[in-house]
Amino acid sequence: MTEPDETSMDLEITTHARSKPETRLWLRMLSTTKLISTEIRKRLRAEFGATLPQFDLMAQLYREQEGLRLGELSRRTMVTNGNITGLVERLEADGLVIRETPTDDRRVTVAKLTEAGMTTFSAMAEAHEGWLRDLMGDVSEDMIAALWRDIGRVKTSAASHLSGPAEE
Amino acid sequence: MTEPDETSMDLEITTHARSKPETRLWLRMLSTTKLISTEIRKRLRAEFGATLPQFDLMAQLYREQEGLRLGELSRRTMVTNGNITGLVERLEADGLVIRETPTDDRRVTVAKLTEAGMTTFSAMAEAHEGWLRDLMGDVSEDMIAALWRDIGRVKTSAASHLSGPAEE
DNA sequence: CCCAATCCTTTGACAATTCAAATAACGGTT
DNA sequence: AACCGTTATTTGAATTGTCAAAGGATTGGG
Repeated sequence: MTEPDETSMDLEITTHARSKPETRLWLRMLSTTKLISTEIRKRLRAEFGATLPQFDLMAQLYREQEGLRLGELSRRTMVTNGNITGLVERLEADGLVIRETPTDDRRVTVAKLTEAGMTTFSAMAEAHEGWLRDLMGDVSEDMIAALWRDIGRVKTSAASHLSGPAEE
Repeated sequence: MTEPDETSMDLEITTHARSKPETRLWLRMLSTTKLISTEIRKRLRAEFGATLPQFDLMAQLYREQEGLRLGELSRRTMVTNGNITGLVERLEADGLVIRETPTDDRRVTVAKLTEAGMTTFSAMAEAHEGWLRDLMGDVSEDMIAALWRDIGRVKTSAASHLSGPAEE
């Protein structure tokens, strides 16, 4: 066997319901996002030969066609700095991204999509959108809207209770 | 800087609202779970020197004190087979888990928690539950229950639209 | 003008991840 | 008992991930 059997995974405590509601919700969020991202990763790979982090990174660059500094990319993708370096290197090797250093601040590296990168990304983005509609096909529009709203609350709550610094 | 700035990440398309509702929801789910799991990983590391996958794996073993076969662990944790091997190896090196091969089927490896593993895990689990209550502190109980229910719908929908085999 | 903070990126060590291919053991059929 | 298909785990190559430390470049204060 080459991968976990998605239908019977049990991150969630199905047999014992003894966890607290927050924990129960968390386990369900985790298993759901894992399920969906595994599927999307699989399709991205099969149809475009791309990885999910590459797709995420390109999505950010597509929205800022003049390019982004690597640190900015790191922030937006929630990927650590060190990781961005290699990610961009590989995309550059594939001809989808170029790196350049502006003359006025030579500490900086700006990454931007090439023409090929833009073309490739827009095809991927369209497919991606369709996959999600497919995967969420049995969920009503109302429920999707409600989830979007309520998950926003969770995110806000979590963001304001982080241990690290970075709040003001 | 050593990590992304959690408060200003932008996996979500905050500026353009042009994405379809399913995509919008997906991006929000992703950024929220990433935000929370980064925080939990950080705390696990700081307070227990453990990683998140290790915690997940131990959680499964804690629920089945007689131990689990590696393939079963793979299914439950949604971690690929190849990955389980190394994960268990490292936990065994730390004395938290032992591996044994039953005599009646020597293809099989069963992993189970050691005494130390059980003690360690229960401390981690308790802390983990508290962290989640903390992080979700601003979300009402009703909303948590509703989210749990509705995310269940999303999960069921996604599970029944997977491309791979594994359905019947 | 220089020195010391500060900012941005890269590097290095290691863990987690996937996938595919290899290895090993079982089980039934002949 | 030798073979075959199946099942269980490991291995190997490549990517992604974190973290900490190091590197280079800029800026501001003395």
